[in-house]
Parts: sequence; C-alpha cells; structure tokens
Amino acid sequence: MAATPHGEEAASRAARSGAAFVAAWSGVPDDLSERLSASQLRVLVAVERAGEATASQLALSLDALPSSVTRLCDRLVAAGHIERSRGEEDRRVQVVRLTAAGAALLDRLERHRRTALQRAMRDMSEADREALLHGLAAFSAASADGDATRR
Amino acid sequence: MAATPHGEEAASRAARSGAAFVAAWSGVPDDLSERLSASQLRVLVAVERAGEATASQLALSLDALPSSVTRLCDRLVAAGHIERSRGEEDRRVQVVRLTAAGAALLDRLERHRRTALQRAMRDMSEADREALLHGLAAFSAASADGDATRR
DNA sequence: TATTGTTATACTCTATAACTATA
DNA sequence: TATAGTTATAGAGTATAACAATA
Repeated sequence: MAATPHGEEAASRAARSGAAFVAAWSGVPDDLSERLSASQLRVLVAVERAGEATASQLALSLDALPSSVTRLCDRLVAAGHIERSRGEEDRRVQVVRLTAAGAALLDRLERHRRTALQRAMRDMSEADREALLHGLAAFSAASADGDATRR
Repeated sequence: MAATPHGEEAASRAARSGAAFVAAWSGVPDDLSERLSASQLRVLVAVERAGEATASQLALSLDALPSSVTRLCDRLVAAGHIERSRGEEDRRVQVVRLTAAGAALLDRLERHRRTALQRAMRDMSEADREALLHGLAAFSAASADGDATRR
C-alpha cells in the first residue's frame, strides 16, 4: 500500500469513517431539542465558553448578526436559560451570562454526549480505544497549532 | 493511571478532544453556505445517499415532516439541485433525485471536507495519523454493530 | 376509507435597514 | 458623530391541521 501524494488518501479515509463519530458527538437528547432550537443551543454553548459576553461578542463568535443574537437571547431569557444586565462601565452594552438552569441544561447535553460516545467505545478493544483517543488528541493539537501559525 | 468504571474517562476524553475533528469534518465552504441553507444541504445529502427517494422516505430519514420536506424540495428544485417526477407504479408519490448540478455541489462539499481534514493531518506524525484512522474505523464498526444488535 | 403529497397558517430563524440610547 | 443594541420588516424553516389526488 503506497503512500499517496499529500496525504489525500488519509484525509479521504477520515472523511468516510469519521461520520459515525461526528454523529455520536453531535447528538442532542430529544427532550432538549424539543425545548430549544439548534440556534438557541449554539448561543448557550457560546455563552458558556465565554463566561460573560456582550451581544456583539456573541455575534462575532457565532458568525451571526447582532439583531439575530438579540432575538435568540430574548427567547433564552424568557425560558430562564440566560440573564442580561447593563454594562457598568459602558451602559450601552448588555452583558449576557448563564443562569443555573442554563448551566444545568448544558450539563445534560455534555452527559448525553459522553453516554453516546461510551456506547460505541465499550464495544471497541482497549487498543482501538487507545488509538482513537491518541489520534483525536493529536488532531486537536495539530488544529490548534495550525490556527496559531496562520495568525 | 487506573481505568475508570465503564470507560467514563475514555468517553469524557473523546468528548473533549473530538471537538476539533467534528469542526473540521462539519465545515461547509462559504460560497455553498451562502447559496444553500443547512436544511437544504441535509436534504441534498439524504437524496444522494438514497439515490432516489419519495418525500415521505426523506422525511423519515431526516426526522422531519413531509410538509417541511415539500417546502425544502420546492426550493432545491427551483435552484436546479434536484428534480421531481411522479411515481410510475403509484402515481401519488413524487420521486426525487439529484441533478448533475446537485451532484457537483455535493462533490465540492466532499472535497472541502477532505481538504479541511488534510490541513490538520499533515501536521501530525505518521504514527498519530495511523492511530486516528484506525480508531475512527473501529468506532464506526462498533457503532454499526451496536445499531444492528439493538434492532 | 387509507395514504401520499401539498397547501394554509402560525411561530421561529436570519438578514437588511431604521431607530434609540449612550459615548 | 460613532457605536451597542434593539425594533421593523421580509424571506425561509418547521410544526399542525386541512385538503387534493390516488389507491
């Protein structure tokens, strides 16, 4: 089996066999997807990652427009998942953060993800699990380095 | 480092370090996401996988409603990505299939995915790439077996 | 009478543009 | 006057219910 130019063969194999992993990783529990739209969930995850964020910061990190973020936050506030308050230095901005309910919801999402991954991984050999975890960590590191280099 | 009960630790690591792979795998080229909504793209992928499909079959495989599929197909037909025709046996059904333009579009999506994966993988060692591909293949096989067993 | 697909309606998401409050 | 956020409006996605054509 000869190496193909530029690792095209490896990328092609990753594209094919990666679908199952992506499906397991990306799943959302039914009761959550019934209560929240995918967009609302994306906002929630972005708020969690940022800790605190203004509408324009969220718009940037989500590649969305401030007006869209405002609407999404309106509904997330109404549902009790986030809270908004005026900035203390600059009173134009609205600072958004998770409520306890929002954090609990994201916790359930994370647990669901781990459960879905575990379901497939428990049927793998120890060596295969090891290879997967090692490979994913290396991919993650290479992605981060690439981003940094390209800056 | 002791093994944790039920492989929870392994699943937790996969959840964390898998994010970069999922991001690379799931990316859509800008010019495509400007022309097509994510929902339309999902329909297109489902049609490709099925070869030919009726509206209700698509609704099933997409976990959507026939009425939603009809709307999405309306726009995909208008854009020239799919074509519809009456079933020959059962004249109630509408059979959907890709046009050449639709197939070309999905081809570009696939090439974009391979390129994104290759970008990170070229900075990995040969051993790490090997581990990743091996692990993903094993995960995919375990998922398929699990599905079959649970049937 | 049952089934397939579509159309009617209502609510959400997203984008553009106009507007309000603050700087 | 510039900026942050919101509100107005319009097109698209998705759900329920009513409807047409076919079986």
